[in-house]
Amino acid sequence: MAATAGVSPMTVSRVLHGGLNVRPEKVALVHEAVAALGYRRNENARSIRPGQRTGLIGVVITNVANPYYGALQLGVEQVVSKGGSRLLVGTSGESIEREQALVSDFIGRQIDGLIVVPAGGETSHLLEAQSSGIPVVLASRRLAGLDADVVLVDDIAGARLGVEQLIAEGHSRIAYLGNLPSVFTSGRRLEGFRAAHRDAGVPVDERLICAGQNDAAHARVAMAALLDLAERPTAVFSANNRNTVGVLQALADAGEQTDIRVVGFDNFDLAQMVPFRLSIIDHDPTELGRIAGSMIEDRLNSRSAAPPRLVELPTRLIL
Amino acid sequence: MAATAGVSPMTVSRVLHGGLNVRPEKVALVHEAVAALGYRRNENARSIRPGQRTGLIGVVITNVANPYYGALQLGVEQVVSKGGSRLLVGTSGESIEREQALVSDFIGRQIDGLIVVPAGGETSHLLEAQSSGIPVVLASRRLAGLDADVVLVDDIAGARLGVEQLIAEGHSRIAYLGNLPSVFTSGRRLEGFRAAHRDAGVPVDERLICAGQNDAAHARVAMAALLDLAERPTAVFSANNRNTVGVLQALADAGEQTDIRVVGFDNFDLAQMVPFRLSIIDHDPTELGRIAGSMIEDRLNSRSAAPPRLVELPTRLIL
DNA sequence: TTGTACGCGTTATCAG
DNA sequence: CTGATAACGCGTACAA
Repeated sequence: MAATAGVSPMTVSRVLHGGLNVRPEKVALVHEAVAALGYRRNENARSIRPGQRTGLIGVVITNVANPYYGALQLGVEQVVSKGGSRLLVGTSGESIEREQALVSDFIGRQIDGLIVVPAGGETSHLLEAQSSGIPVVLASRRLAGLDADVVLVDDIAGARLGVEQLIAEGHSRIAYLGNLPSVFTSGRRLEGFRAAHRDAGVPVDERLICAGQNDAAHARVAMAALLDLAERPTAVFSANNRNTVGVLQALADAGEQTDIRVVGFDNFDLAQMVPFRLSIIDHDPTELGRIAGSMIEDRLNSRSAAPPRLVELPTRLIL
Repeated sequence: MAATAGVSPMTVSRVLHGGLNVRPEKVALVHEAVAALGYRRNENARSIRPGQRTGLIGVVITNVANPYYGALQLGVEQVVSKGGSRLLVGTSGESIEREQALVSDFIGRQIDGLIVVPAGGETSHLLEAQSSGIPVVLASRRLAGLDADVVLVDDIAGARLGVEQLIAEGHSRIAYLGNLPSVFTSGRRLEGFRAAHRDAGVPVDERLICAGQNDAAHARVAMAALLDLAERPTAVFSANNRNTVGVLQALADAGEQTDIRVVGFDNFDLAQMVPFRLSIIDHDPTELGRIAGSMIEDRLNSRSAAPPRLVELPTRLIL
């Protein structure tokens, strides 16, 4: 390349950095050679120099095909792409081993920052990232034993909002469907579910708590079982979009015009249109991604070690 | 690192590659130092050597928040992660400029392969990638003037399938809603729409063709306008999931039990549940992603320059 | 204004 | 079995 332009590599470098203190003729010469060869600076070579950033942000989510995580990824990109950073994205599928492998690999690729929706309680790999000087942001889920910025949906208040509505409507036998309580968001949403009952003095029937469905198919089965109970629930609180889909499928399966009331966490297209009495706890995953992205940028742009930040995004009830 | 282990960098390298031809004691020494320092090979430094791969696959899609592209991304990852490759993902938002910027950046990062859902007719940046020796795969949309592997949904046959069904049911005034025909998939789906009419000898009323809605909000407005026509359509063919959502919203807005029949391209959760007579042209975007990923792998694993491959994925009608 | 020397972290090659 | 050397592409520091 330098040869084609007839100058030294150093001059090429200078031109590509803005051409300060380079004779205009040589600038032109370099630009010609660049155009002729389709030359492009090797960003990887560039970044091996200590102190140089790669402009790579690692993003580890549990499932891109779930539109909520897709929206999250989009939000992160919107923010960090302004500064020219790119996204290295991996899907853990709720597997801690896979999450660890991804993080480990990302560290080796010298990412500038890491955004994770953690699959479990394991922190070792994230601590390792931090000790490599990589700022870590936890998105959607918090983790004990890790000093990192966190951005969450206000799950507890959201679940509370939904269940309070059901109780206000006169329901007292309310079922819960969600993922395992060990999954951070699910645990918190169940907590909000219980808190609303407690505050209203309504007892929780533990037989109506179905926690452990990670996809719509399992939720459908669980909901069908609830419908078979002698003492059916009169309302259902579903803790996430996958479970809501399963619940609605089971209601449709049941055929008879079930008058079961449903409140579901997470919005989705056409939620207002399903032929059941469904309300939604809505929130904004893209905004969550944007905040995660700007948390990373803030850490990168300030040398000072401010204490970890915690942001909880509001929810709203769509009747 | 080499210093901590008390060996040469070369020995470290050998151990990290499997430790062949290294005395066991030294292997242990290196492993200790690795554990102590949390040492990790710098993949970027590693890849500056000519002929070395980065293990990065560039993926440029139009919108991650659309679950179809999320699923596509997932499919790519499923395939290439087996070989240890990672995804560098960017969203073009249907902007050619942004697509070009992303591709250009990705080339600078020495990606091994590039998978693109092209936003427009521009090929220059993709030709540049190819001339850098990077295999390019077009996903979902084909591009004239580019010799690259392509994986598509069989849009024409799919649209035909849907419209044939409507005609078989006796409809002759069928509206079309979709994106601009200049968008590859939309053009093909409109083509299938017309072909089905032609074959059945049913004339197309051009006033019922609404091509240009890129999101649900615009589709909703367009559908509302169709409902206001003196001679209403009796059925609607919607060319993608965004338009289908808008169509259904407009039908719901209309309130009165509209007996308009709808067929929509692209499946979505709860499609069978909406309170309208809706059928779906279903296909598998994750599989599309998997095929795109394996096309890249095939190119990387074979030195020979086989002619470009074209795969069209089947669709099926869900009544 | 331009070029030389050196170093970043890694590995192929070859010498020992 | 092990290490020294060189080279990858780029940028800082310095020299000319």
